[in-house]
Amino acid sequence: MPEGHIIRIEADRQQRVLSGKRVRASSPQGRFTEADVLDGKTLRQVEGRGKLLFYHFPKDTILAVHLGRLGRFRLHETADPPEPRGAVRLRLQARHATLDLIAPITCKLVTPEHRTRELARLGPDPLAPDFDEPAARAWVRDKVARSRKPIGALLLDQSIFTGVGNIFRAEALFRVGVHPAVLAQELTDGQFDALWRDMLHLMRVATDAGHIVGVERSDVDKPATKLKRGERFLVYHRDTCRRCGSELETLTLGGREIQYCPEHQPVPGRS
DNA sequence: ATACCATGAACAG
DNA sequence: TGTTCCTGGTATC
Repeated sequence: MPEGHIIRIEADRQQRVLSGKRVRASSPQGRFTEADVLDGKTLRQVEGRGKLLFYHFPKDTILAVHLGRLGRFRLHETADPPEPRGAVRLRLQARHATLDLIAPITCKLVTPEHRTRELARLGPDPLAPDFDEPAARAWVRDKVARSRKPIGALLLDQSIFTGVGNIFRAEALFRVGVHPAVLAQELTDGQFDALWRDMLHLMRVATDAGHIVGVERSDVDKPATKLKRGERFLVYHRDTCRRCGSELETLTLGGREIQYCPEHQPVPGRS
């Protein structure tokens, strides 16, 4: 489910609804055995960064959550939540809202030092409240210029492009016309500039919309809000190019498949 | 670089 | 019932 926009949306919403509230903590599924440590404590802050979430409780008690590939939340904004449905790893229940966490790859208590180390592994998160765009841009530009990896692989590296996932990667590279196998260090300033700006744009749009939207108004005949999931993308998981009809090609980079258009994204070394 | 693995639910047929 | 799914850690050459 999640790239960085989902984490931003969830962190903000949960912070709004649950922070400052005393919570009952339980693991209806039973696999989070430390729920009792949190039970009865006040949730001070929900912190989201990249694809990580930290839940701060008093006395340096910190819950770390990573949704992984399958994880999701259900937030019931009611005083009378439904019975847990399915494999609810953790339920945090406040007086007027209840949060269910399902299928996270990580859900564990950590020390402040652990949190600090985890955060230190991340680059600047474009969706974080304290994002410093000029500084981040210069820092990432430098990393990209020094990397010998293909840009398609680098875009999934959370220590550089924090919060970017497989859809953002495919859509942004198509939108700026860069072949995913182009070596990062060979990107021109113009290409980096376009990619950087478009990635920020896509991430912000996704955060506002609640899902990633790769198409522009000119690509579709319906309002973006009416698009089904499969209609929102220009290349991700598609067979043909939305703009020229070409057969899309698929490459595995950074351990994941990416579709690209051979017409719009020229092979490196050719033009 | 690449394979394998762990986390469940939603949706199509 | 089968298939897909917006991840990343660990293990292996």
